[in-house]
Amino acid sequence: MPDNSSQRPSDFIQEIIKEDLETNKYEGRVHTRFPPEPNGYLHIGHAKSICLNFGIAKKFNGLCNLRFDDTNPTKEEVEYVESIKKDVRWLGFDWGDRLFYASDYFEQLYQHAVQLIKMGKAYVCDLSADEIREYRGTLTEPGKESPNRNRPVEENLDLFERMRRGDFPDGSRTLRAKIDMKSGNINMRDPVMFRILHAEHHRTGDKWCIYPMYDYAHCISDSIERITHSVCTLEFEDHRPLYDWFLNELNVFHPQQIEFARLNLSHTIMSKRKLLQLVQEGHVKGWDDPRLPTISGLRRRGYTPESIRNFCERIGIAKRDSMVDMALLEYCIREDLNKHAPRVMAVLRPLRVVIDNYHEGQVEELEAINNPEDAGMGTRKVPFSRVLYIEREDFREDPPKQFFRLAPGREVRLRYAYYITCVGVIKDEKTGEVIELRCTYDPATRGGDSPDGRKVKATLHWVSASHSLEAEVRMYDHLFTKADTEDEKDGGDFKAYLNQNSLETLNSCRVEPGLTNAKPGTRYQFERQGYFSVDPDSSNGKLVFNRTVTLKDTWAKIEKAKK
RNA sequence: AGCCAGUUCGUUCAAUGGUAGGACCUCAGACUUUGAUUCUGAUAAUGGGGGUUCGACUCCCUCACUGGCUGCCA
Repeated sequence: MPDNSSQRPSDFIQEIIKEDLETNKYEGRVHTRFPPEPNGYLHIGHAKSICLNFGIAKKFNGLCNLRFDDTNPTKEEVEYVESIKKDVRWLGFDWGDRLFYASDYFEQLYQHAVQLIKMGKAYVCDLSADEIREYRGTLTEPGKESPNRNRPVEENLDLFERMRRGDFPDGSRTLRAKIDMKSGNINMRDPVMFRILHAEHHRTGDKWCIYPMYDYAHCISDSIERITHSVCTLEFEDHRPLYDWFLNELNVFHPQQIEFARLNLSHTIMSKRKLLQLVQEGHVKGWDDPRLPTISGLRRRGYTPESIRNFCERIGIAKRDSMVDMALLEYCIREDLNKHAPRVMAVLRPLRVVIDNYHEGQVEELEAINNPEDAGMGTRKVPFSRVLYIEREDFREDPPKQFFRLAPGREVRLRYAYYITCVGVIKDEKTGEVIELRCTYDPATRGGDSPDGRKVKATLHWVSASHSLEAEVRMYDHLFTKADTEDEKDGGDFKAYLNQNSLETLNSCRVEPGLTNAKPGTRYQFERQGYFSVDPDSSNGKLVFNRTVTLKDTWAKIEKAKK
């Protein structure tokens, strides 16, 4: 686990824990848990919770469990269990031997329910789902009591046992807690504890046909694991009285539930339901599509665990709803990659350049620095020859005032190579498109410095045409055009804000030859372009890169401002 | 309409009765063989109204606004 806990800023949850430690509320123990439901892939919002829970445990010398909240067999799958374990591990956290499942506790949950029935605090209800809804009342009107509410204990016991045995069809009965149908908090209006579901569970198979509800299962699972601080998101605030009710009635170990605001990120979605929809309807290529804020998507995109942890630390923990700007996440990955990613030259949209006064057939190996931020990363050789490629956007036949890259008659530097001057522009006769540049080089500027001290305003990246490798590069942009995708006020659903240009695939990119054996997952900075990582779609002959994030681009900003 | 929570720079997190601060964003400048990085600087906030107090972002009242809650989902 990363040890950056010492300078970690404090938040209201840590304040509560510090106080509990001082008053010895839990014998000095701190024990948290991360309790995902295995019904989807983890996303950056989960990362916030993971960093919080594991981070707290680390900071206070406690423990953090990984517990799958698998009480709904109709939605949960092993595929999700495996992906979640992988993602938590990848993020850098370790649950040791404490991998649990709510389904481990089904028998205890059943026995505690029997106990509540015996106490007269729970009853079997024969109302249908529709009737329960009707009896529940509304936000402003109190509910009505179920006709079965005062069923004798013996009858409840018998019925509940038969529910377990499978005597009744799905939905025909439920076990309910007997609390208060008039409560202003609807969660307290005799909530369902168990429902009948003849469904195959990914772990218990067909052993059970009744399954506990979240509110009932979660507090008891926490109690069984002797969790001290049960941290969850704000929408469970209304459920806390119920969490406390079950534990109080059962008189068992009582963790305290603390709620914090979930993460919202601009230009994306965090809802599992919507994520699933994008995947299933093919708006993205899968759960690990690099445009998605899923952990697997971010991983494929090229994000590092370190950068995500850092991000989670910077956004902080609070109780008010907020929307973090995607720019902060991007800042975090640039910060990390700037220090660690080797630099390399890649031309995304090639423009052919012929150096007229460079000997045909001659090749020089020029030395390039792998990372100016880290001399320890050394240098490499890149081949230079008569025919090169430069970036199309680095040349303008008619340059605007602030454009100081290559133009007819102008001299610029090719990084680590020579000064070159544009002496000719060759166009396609039919389309007028510039297809080749003729340049001359100054042999005295080898390496990129001119002995006479004359300056050039621009340094361009380049590759040697014959030595460079062809590559596919996938350029990603925000998945949504609107920062707040939840804002559906103007009638549209969130998909109306989908960015039609969130993926642009470039097929004839040229990268320097040193990349020939680059392994999937390797991250590079393409100089002057951004950070890119090798996609698993790469095969022997064909490299595929994902653009993780662009470099900050002042020139792009200037151009945009002019429009 | 009922219950619960919340409201501080554009964004986000602090300030726990005593000088409203950090980060991101934005802007300007310096440096630069990446229009990158780095460095320097700037802009910029306590929802409204009462009250308590020598003193209120902080405590109280009230209004407004925002979010959550009427699954046999979690």
